[in-house]
Amino acid sequence: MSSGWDDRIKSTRTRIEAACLETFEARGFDQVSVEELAIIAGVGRRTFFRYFPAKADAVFGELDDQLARFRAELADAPAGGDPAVHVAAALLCVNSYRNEEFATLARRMELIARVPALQAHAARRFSSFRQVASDFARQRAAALGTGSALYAAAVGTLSVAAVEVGYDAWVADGGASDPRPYLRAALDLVLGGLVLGGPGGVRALG
Amino acid sequence: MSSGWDDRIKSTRTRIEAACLETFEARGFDQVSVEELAIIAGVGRRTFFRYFPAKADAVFGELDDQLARFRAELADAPAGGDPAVHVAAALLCVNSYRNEEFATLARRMELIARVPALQAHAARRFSSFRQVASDFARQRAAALGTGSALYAAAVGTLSVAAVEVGYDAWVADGGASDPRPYLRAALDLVLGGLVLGGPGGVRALG
DNA sequence: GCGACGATGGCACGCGGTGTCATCGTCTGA
DNA sequence: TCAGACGATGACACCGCGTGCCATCGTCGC
Repeated sequence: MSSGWDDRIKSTRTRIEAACLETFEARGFDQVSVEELAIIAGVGRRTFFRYFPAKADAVFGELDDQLARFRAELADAPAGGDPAVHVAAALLCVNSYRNEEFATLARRMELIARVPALQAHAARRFSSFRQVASDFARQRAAALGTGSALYAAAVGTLSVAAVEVGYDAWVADGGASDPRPYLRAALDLVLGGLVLGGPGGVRALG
Repeated sequence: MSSGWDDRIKSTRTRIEAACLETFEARGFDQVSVEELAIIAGVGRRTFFRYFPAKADAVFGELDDQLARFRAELADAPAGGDPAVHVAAALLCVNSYRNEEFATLARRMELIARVPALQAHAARRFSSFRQVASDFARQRAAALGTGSALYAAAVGTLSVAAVEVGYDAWVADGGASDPRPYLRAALDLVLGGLVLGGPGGVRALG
């Protein structure tokens, strides 16, 4: 511990994250082993897994904080109004970042969008959001005397999916600006319906 | 090869699938190793991976056939009309099963819905459907002079997500009847919008 | 009867993820 | 100042998934 102490001002976790982001971009997620990542980050292999339960988790940020904020945001939503709209608003709120964070966020999201293994992992990581949103929608819809199990599940799954769509579009556009307009556009699409030219009718099929 | 020959009237692939379904339901996906599954199915471990590239793939049926049918269905879609509606119709068509298949399909879908590892795998397996649907939507929307990259991506991602929602609801209801009404309900939701009481307005947010 | 060929399975390897234990620096109380 | 507690670390061993390689065997055509 003689030299290298000042390097550790950046905590171990941050160092691992940075090493992963860098190396994944340069050589591809599947082409780098955890052993190598650990060496690059100056850490033992075992320590890597202490900070991130899976290799893929090093790319996803602090989702636990986000989930807590999401719950809180939904709990604070006014009693009236459409459940799906509340969920969309909460998702937008949770996905607020400072300008300095845009660049890193874009790198994360681009990796997630491009690497199949990370997309698969995203399904796991985002499932809690789906669950929370679905529970919220079920309760609120029941209070309004409407809704069904399918409706509640749809609100959770489709809203979260819309966020992913929004981020993909944001990344494809360079990911330099605030991503929220993209998320909002995707959420508006899921709230208002995919049918072109505005709400053409729920009976669009057949 | 003395005895056991008649058992092999069911092809190796089918035998492995059956063994997996059975054992996963009984003991849980993560609790059974491929080695054990191979023994149960009466094949070598190596043979298992020759038939299914991953342990999780034994639960998903013949998706390649479905994907081909999906492409064909979209190609045959009439020139006019809403792209998302065409996609929804094609998805419904591709998910047509005979009555005798309902039971097995329900068992598969229940496993997929309940096991996180299988949900994650579903994201990989269904990504080709997303891609095909998005490409279709992009081209058709461009031909209509409308649409955007985000719109096309949304059509693919959200439509496929709606199918998953529909299957979840179907499974939750027992999975005894035709699943298509559930898929149709979920697809109608994504086509017409999540906002309760019908299309209330695309500007629902804020 | 003899190669060709496809299906099979054994073997070894790399890698992801986990449990266990030893080590080391720091912090605290005597 | 020293002893012990505690958290962070890392070394090691282990299991399971997935893959490449090669030997084997049954079948088919010649």
